[in-house]
Amino acid sequence: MQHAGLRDGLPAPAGGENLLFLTDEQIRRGIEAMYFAYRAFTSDPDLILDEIGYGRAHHRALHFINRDPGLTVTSLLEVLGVTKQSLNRVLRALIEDGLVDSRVGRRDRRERQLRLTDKGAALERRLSEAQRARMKAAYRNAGPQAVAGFRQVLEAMMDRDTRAQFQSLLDAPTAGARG
Amino acid sequence: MQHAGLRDGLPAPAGGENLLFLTDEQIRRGIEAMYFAYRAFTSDPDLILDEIGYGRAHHRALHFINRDPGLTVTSLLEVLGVTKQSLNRVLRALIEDGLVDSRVGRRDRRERQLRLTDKGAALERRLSEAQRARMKAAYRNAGPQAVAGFRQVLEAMMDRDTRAQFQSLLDAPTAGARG
DNA sequence: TTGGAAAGTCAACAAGGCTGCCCTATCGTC
DNA sequence: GACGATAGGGCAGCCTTGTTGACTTTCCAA
Repeated sequence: MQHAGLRDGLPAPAGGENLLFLTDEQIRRGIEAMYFAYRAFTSDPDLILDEIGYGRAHHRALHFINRDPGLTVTSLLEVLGVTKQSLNRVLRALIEDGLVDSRVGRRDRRERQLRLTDKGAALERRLSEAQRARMKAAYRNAGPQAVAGFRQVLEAMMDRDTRAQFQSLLDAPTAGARG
Repeated sequence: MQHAGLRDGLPAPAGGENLLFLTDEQIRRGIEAMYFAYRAFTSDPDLILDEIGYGRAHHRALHFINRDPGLTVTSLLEVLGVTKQSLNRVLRALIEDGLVDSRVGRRDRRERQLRLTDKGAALERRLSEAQRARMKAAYRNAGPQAVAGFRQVLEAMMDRDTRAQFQSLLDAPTAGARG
């Protein structure tokens, strides 16, 4: 359907701008694409997690701890946007199972600095490789220009605060205030 | 960080192709962007759903029933990719609350054809408007070319079957086998 | 020394996935 | 007309992962 958006009978607006990509129909497709793609996006790691009795929440914790070793529980809470109680359950399992190392902060001994153990890093790698394989295939298939657009739209969709956080992580992946 | 991907010290591959967009670092950012954007994407309708004691599952059912009035329970199950029992709980609530109308199929009386009532359509509109507002803003912000790339990558990320289903819906939104 | 932040714990609850099993109504076919 | 397959509904019980609320312990800093 090359002429999507014409169903409402509106001609292209004056001024030379082609705003057909903003029609309800196009937006609806974007919404559905987002839903279907996200489902696929999580499905590969989910299979692995199922095997070992973990869930997505464990994966997320492993991911962000891996990306930023030594981050505190509070920082992790902020990134994940969940409650302390909810994270705690997951974190406790990971620590008890020897995947995450929680050590008392040097600067502030109330804080816990989180790191992956070798075992945790191995699982994280396994999970993220499954996820990356799909993402990489999609990237390769779509090409660099499409990928740029993909990232642009996703960033524009985030909440202001999240986007700021996300973008700040681009330039300094490991440079938090955590020594 | 314009030079992302150079951290592994690899030069651009020979052959003139610039594959820097396929580095682990770029892929990782795509993964995180997907996570953060999806969270934002669901947050607006979630607020409304919370008010009235519904969840995302109700929203999804309303969305797909609205898009394809008269679809059967089995079709909806296939689109959503959940079990009958899981959907049933949600569907029962929607029918009891007078948002969805379930009538016996004419062609096959075993089937139930699902439609939104006026009340259901009103809620669906309210929910999808909240979601569309964000998506539309992101689209406008990123521009048509970025949106094309966005859709391209999302589609490439889907499972084969889902993508086929998704694409078939483009040309014939209401043309199922359901007379 | 004292207030408050950080971290952790326990309890209870809800949404929404899942499996397993059973039931009815209906359809198509032998 | 009987029988198997299909569509759908319902019940029980499980899990993960989110939530509130209340409480304690630890520890830094004023």
